[in-house]
Amino acid sequence: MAKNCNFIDKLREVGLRPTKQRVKMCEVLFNREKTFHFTINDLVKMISEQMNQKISLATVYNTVHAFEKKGYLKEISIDSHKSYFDTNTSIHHHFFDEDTHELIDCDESDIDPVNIKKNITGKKINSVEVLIKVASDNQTQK
Amino acid sequence: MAKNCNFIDKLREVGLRPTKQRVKMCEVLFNREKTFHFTINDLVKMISEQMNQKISLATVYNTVHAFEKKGYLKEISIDSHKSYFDTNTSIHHHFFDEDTHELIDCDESDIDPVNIKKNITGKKINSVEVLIKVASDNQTQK
DNA sequence: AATATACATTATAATAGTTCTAAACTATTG
DNA sequence: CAATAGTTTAGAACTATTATAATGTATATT
Repeated sequence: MAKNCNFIDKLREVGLRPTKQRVKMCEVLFNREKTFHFTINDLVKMISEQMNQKISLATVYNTVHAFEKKGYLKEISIDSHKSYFDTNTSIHHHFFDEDTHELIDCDESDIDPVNIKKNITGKKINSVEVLIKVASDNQTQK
Repeated sequence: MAKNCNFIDKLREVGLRPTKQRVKMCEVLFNREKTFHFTINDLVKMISEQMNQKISLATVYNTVHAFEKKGYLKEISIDSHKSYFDTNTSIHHHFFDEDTHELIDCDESDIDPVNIKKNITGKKINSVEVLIKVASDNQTQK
């Protein structure tokens, strides 16, 4: 599979050893059309289904964090109860569906650029991200 | 103390029994000039310092959640490792200082209104909030 | 290709934050 | 002032995450 070689090279490029587990995780995470959001638990399930061997929970945590540090993944804090990760590592906005707890990327064209007029003195702005909470039209909000 | 009577009435208004603990928490949380942000742990410490009696951790959790449900407090998800709460319950934006992990309210005048051009079909927008991550000017970002 | 070394993976233990439980307590109602 | 419905409490339980220490594996060196 040519794609695996790609992942091996990509891992090497950022200084991560291409172990079986890491390559498998790359396949699961990046070998797809669209970026997506997941929790560690989601990921463990997905990997277990796709691999014949089981993978250790600790490995998934370690590897996700390794990927995050190297810019392959981005952590999203929406819900304080669990960590979401995003394979879209660019600065971008989200819709959060309060009915389904689903996180949806916002197209750049869906929102006008945000204009910050005044910043904290002595600080540099690293990111500006918008979270739009939505819910069913007929339902009362939480 | 006249202010306590206020809190007793306010608790009653929303259907919460004005117990000793709840009134004390109101004093700690709302008897101040400016709104502020806290974690449950912060709050337990503050209450323990101000009361001669100790308060149960479970009570603080219960009461914070009761207050949240009644619109006295608002939960803020910035850091997936702990829950922050805000005594400013309006929809508003935040600066998050990545150096100190401090959460700072953004004045309405500091930011232009955010314009959402396209929403998820069949959903209603409940809130639009901006998070501006800042860090020391000279420091590299995480 | 065999070997040494540094890094990874694993199962499990430990920790931190939060929620649950059930008994004791207290504010409210009649 | 007794009944009752809701509250507080300590501690157990639970969940997500991180640490540990032994085993395994990728890589560089021979």
